[in-house]
Amino acid sequence: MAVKETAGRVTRRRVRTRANLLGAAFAVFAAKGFGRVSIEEVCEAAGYSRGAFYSNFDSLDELFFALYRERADLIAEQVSVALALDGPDLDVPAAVDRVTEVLLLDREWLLVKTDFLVHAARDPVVARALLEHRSRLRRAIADRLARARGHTTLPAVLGDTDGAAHAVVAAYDGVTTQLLLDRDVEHARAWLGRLLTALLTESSAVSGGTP
Amino acid sequence: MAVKETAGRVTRRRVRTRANLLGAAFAVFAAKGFGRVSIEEVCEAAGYSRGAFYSNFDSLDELFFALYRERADLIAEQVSVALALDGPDLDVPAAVDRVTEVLLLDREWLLVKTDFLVHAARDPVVARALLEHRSRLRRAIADRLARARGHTTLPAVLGDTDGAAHAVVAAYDGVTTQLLLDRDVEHARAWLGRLLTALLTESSAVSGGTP
DNA sequence: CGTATCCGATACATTTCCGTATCGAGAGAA
DNA sequence: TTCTCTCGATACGGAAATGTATCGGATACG
Repeated sequence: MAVKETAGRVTRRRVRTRANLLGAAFAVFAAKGFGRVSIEEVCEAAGYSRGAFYSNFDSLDELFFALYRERADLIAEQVSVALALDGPDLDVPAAVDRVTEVLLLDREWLLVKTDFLVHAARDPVVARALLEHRSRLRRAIADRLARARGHTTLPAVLGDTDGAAHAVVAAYDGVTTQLLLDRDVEHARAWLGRLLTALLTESSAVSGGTP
Repeated sequence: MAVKETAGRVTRRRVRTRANLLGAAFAVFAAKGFGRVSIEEVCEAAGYSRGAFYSNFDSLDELFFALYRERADLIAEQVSVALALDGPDLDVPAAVDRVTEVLLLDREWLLVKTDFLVHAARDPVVARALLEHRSRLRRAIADRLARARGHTTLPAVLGDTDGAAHAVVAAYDGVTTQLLLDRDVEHARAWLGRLLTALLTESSAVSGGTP
């Protein structure tokens, strides 16, 4: 059992080891993809032996899951902060910029996240976890949009703010896919901005030309 | 060398074997994910021994690549047909329905495609191939949109028809991601329709309520 | 129908990875 | 500091997958 039920000594060293393993695993997963990584590789990257691994986790899947959870929570937190930043008025481009900074800038995270998606798509239990995470993000976005209502009007096609949030996430996912392939972050940011503008504003408040 | 340069005898049996291997591999990849599949599994599923595999392919990667190429071409073809179907007028909902039928209905294909994306995201050569495929689809869409110009006006934010096609693909990718997780095809189709409506029509030609 | 060639099955050697059992060193409590 | 318990390194057995080499039967072609 990796997750000790017994509240025995909490050993500071153990915490560090576990964190190191998770950190190294993140890098290795990002570099080679979850499916192509062995336990030994993770251990080597972290500077531990397999004994350490099995003392902390039951399987690579478990580690992967823990890793995702950790980072996802971090991201969700950062997104919430980025959304809450400006006042009651919603400065769409600015907010998009801030959120983008968190969501699109870390290519390693995008890679791991997509690996996790592939994993979740085949395992309903994992899928549930990922859906909940996405739902949390959507909620944060919907709240922000609701708070800005009256200042901006949303297109009716999308329904309520919740629907709009759904659309925002979809746009984000779409842009992410392209970004994973062409590795052009600036392009991705520009496109995300444009898509969100098209989706969230009633009609045309055109700004940029074709880049 | 799996791809024989020598134009020696073409052997009918070989063609069948190769096709069987590819077919079985598709099912196995869809079920377990590329990263979790061994050569032996593919052979067993196809009813061949490993000798047959190595006689036809050099590695699992090569088979995967060939498999993707084959199916992607098929899909691209079907999409083109679906887009070209109605007359010079573009019936957006109908076209979306037809294309959706091809693109969202086959869950196995979505799974394999996403596996391939994960693969491509880490290998520039593979990425190039995928980008070209996507570019072909975009072109088909852009052409269709251009052909319908004058009947429908596009929002200026997206730029030309090429930009609009880009947006369509992004919406499709976004909806796909969600679909992989919740497995709700109807929901996905509805959302794709709504997103495309929001993206492609100047403002509001509202149709449905909140489902 | 005969035959040269091709194809895929079988057997084998090798590598890689896994999971466990054991034990010494190191951390924490008194 | 000393003692106790935990943690992680090492060693071992075994399973699984890989790649190659060889061989008998199938296949195309005259």
